[in-house]
Amino acid sequence: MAHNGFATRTPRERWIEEGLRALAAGGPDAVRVETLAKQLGVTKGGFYGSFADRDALLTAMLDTWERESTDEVHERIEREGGDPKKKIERAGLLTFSSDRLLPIDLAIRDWARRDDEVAERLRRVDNRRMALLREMIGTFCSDPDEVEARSVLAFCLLIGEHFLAAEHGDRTRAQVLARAGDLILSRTPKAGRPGSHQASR
Amino acid sequence: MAHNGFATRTPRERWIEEGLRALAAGGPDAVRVETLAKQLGVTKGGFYGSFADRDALLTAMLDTWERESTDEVHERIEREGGDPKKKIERAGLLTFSSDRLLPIDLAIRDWARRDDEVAERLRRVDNRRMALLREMIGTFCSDPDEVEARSVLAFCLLIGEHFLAAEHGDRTRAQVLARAGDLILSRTPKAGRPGSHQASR
DNA sequence: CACCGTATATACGGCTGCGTATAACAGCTC
DNA sequence: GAGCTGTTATACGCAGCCGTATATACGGTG
Repeated sequence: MAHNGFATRTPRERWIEEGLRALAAGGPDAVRVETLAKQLGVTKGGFYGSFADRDALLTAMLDTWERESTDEVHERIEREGGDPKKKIERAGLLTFSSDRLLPIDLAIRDWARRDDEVAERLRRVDNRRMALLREMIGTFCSDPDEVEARSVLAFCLLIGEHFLAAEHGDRTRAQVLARAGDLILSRTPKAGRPGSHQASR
Repeated sequence: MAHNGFATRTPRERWIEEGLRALAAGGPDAVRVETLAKQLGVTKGGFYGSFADRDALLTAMLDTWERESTDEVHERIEREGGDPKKKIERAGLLTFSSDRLLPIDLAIRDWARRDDEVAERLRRVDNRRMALLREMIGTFCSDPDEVEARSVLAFCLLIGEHFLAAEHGDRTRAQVLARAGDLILSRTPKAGRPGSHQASR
């Protein structure tokens, strides 16, 4: 169909990339077509050749993020082996310590609280991550309820840490996190004693 | 002093209240003078009688939030007694389950990642909350490092839960949270076995 | 009820941002 | 290098929002 020897000067991916950068730095409201154009050293002229409108860019950004956050990370985790604890740490490192993906992830989490479509995407991504955590933790913990609880604790620690402003006196944040990780990811002699966790009904 | 028998039709507090509502619903970018005016059924005319500019409103909003989030909650916690675990639960309920304060808190946490002044305020609030957690957890756990770790875990659980979109199969989120709370807030037979938590130095 | 002072409505200028229309431009083909 | 084709620059209209200036409505007071 029609020989085409053209190269878009600023292809779709560039806009998406710059859009994600803006999202990470300032949230969805900071993703402005004209601002991105300025960042890229062009005008918005070509933008509407690649995208119907601003909303189409946001959707494409989410597509890119969703793909990168699931398949790629999963693939790398499985490719390189290691014991369960190492795998969890690596999964955490890949998604939650990546200078690139982490701030995007955090921005999307806040965004998801206000946008159902974003929430739906985050749900898919988080479910895959939770599955990974359950699998890992299941290797040293047999009670499924406790596996779930520990998985949520681990996940919340990885996420919540970045929304936590508190200080820790002499200790560094990293030290406290390491200790907290030990508490969650180590087999305890006996499971936490039965408490009020059995919500009635 | 001039005799003054006037009542501002839309006093400062109304703007702040409506501003906090907008912040909770759409983040700082959603706090627009003209939008708030429309919500209040007035025009922005009177706004600049109470505030120098939009930024002054944002500052006043943060002042209100900071006061409500610390003193008032603290006061209520101490007034009504209870055992440590109950106190923690009550603290969590007051700040993290309040339909009013919770969404504001979450919005401010995201905001703090991009604004140093906001981060500074959040740091003050979080430090007070952490002090509360340490105190409570210290009543049943003697190792200070572990107290810190458990406190951070509890805090991250309370916060991170709201940024987590994952599902839990048959279980409800509340059930999983209850179990996770038990793990953190129950004395374990032996402390988590020594792991790699002793970051050097 | 006229008068005063204040709070608010209204009108304005300036800026930013979206989306469209049109014109200039670059690469490829012949 | 003329012609084609798709990309980008430029210019435009429109809307939202900030902050200011001016006019109006309103509650007390004498």
